[in-house]
Amino acid sequence: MRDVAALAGVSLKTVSRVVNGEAGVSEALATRVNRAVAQLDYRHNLTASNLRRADRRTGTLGLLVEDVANPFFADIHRGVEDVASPRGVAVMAASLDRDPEAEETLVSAFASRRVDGLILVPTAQEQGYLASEIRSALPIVCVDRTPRGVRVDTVLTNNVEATQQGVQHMLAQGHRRIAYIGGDSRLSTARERHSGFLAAMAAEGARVRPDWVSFDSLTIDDAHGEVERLLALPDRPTALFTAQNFLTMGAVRALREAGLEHEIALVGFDDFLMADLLEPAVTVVAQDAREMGHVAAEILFRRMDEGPGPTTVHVIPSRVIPRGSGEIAPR
Amino acid sequence: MRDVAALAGVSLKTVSRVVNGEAGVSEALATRVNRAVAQLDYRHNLTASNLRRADRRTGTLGLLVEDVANPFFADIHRGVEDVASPRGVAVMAASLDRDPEAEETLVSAFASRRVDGLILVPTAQEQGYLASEIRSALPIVCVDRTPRGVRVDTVLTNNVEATQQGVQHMLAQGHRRIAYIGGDSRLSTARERHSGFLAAMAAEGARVRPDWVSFDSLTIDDAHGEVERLLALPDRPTALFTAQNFLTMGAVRALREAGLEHEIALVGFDDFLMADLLEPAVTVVAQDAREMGHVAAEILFRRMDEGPGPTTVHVIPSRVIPRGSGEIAPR
DNA sequence: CACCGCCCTGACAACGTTGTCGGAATGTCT
DNA sequence: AGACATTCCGACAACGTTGTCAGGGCGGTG
Repeated sequence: MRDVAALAGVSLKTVSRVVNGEAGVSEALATRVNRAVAQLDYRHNLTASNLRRADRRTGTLGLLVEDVANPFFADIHRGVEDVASPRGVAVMAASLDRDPEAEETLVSAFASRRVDGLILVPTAQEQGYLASEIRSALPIVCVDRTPRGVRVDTVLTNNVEATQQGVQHMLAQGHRRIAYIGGDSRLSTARERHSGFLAAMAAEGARVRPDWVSFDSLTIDDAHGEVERLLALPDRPTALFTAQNFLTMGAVRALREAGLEHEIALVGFDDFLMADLLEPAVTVVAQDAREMGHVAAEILFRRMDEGPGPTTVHVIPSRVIPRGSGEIAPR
Repeated sequence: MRDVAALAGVSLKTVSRVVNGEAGVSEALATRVNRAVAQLDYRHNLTASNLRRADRRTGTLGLLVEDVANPFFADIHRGVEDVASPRGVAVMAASLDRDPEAEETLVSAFASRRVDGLILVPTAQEQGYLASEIRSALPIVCVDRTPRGVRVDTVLTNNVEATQQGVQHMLAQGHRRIAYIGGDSRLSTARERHSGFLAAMAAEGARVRPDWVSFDSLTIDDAHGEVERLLALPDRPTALFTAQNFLTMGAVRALREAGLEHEIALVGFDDFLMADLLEPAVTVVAQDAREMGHVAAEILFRRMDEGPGPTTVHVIPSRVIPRGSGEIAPR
């Protein structure tokens, strides 16, 4: 910048004014400065600018999800970007991989980089560590999972109700022998979906068989193994509910291998690409992940602009998409 | 930091030393400083630190892809993160959506934020604008597509050869009437895959029918429409090659709707989730996107550590995965 | 006891930028 | 011609941190 000023024969401050598009610089000087900028490959240093600036905004926000490569979280990411990008805000994204320590470490890393705000999919048991960030006025929004031990704005699906609808969908076909395959039981989503399952079963007076309810399947293979186990039981279920996208995929594979995909009903939580082209097509309870990202980012920007206030919980609607697998009647 | 120094009764510099874990601070002082840090919710400001520091590293890198929600690019993203994260480097990701102006704007935005390096999936016709970044010694690696008008390290699939193998796979079953559905023809990948198609056909003396070769299908729906058109021809192909993940999905849908999924062979470029569970399962030429991200990031870090040098092109192997749809024989 | 060397610590300037304020030049009005 | 407003520009300090260097205290040595 010093070089630019020298070449254009003006002061540092004038270069600053031109670079920032401030008013009050004559046409002639502005073009002279711009020419010097181009000639010297000068690039405005946003980090230094931010240091001195009054509003102290870095134009950057942090996004912490379980895995940026998981389609559900990738959609959330894209939703956040859709809102951030037009405002000139860059998104730093990171994957936590269910590691509670990574969560704290990365929040800290982003805070040190002075992100303007943070969007977090909680994975640790407890988010009390966020208290110090909140005290230092860092706006934070949680998505998908309810944080514990701290009050922040949150964007959620109504997991209880959504699961209830999905299970009810099979109950309505006459199924009573329904198995449930759940994800990481330490997560609020897994617990809520399990409650939804129990509520739906109770509402119809259907018996919940403990050996047909499992937790902590994390991968396609876990769910595949779990469904294999269920299908090998002498007395097996007539329907399955899988509580997460990868689990549904594992169940599809296991049913297919057993040749039972047209015998046993299946409803899964989360939509996924190709679900409609499988045979049978897979009935799902779909969340709108991208919309969740949109809303989370909008809430975050509002907080950044308007400062603290009472925290809100925003519920994004979900819906059952009947495609075939969920409409198989019990024998 | 001033407050911390005051509370601990030391100088600024000593706080700096403790925060950075520098040697040469007595045990007693260090604990006193750390206590003050905790008490005041002090958070080290990496942006200011970076400004003053000698190496001038922000511990941040920029990643520009077509769409962070596209599974192929999401995998690249994850691959980059796998390498960056253990080094304490954060990844800023952004989607270009095939917009050439966005490419230049976002490169500029990241450069202003002083990222330590840039990983780019080129989407503009021409990357000459990178010259000024290269002059200012910003390490850049391109992935997936060959940049034009500039020399930078690049990580690629051998698209010609990979496509050739995929098409050859169908030629080997006796197919001669093969249609080709290509993506955005302005991209190097699309052009190379087309060449691979032509080369494979030529090698077997198969005739290439111009009306069976199309370009610029961008979405699932585009490819779906294109395949519908092909199937409606009085004289239709016996096999299809689709040059990109979404195009394959569109073709699967169209074939299914026409009831021809077991009549017409299909091989697609890019693997995708559930490809193995479709009926028939889809034969693909698979790229290892995550590995591409790994390699790109490793090359970038090497450049950052070792400075400029002759640029390299790294080719990531791909392979044909036969699953059924590609092994359908011509009638 | 004088001297040397080592270990800690702090004062100061600087990184690249912008907020503040004051001053020069020009134009307008009486 | 003088008073005043307006426009444009630059000097200076400051943002939060670290590199440099010098100095104080302390133990060991001749």
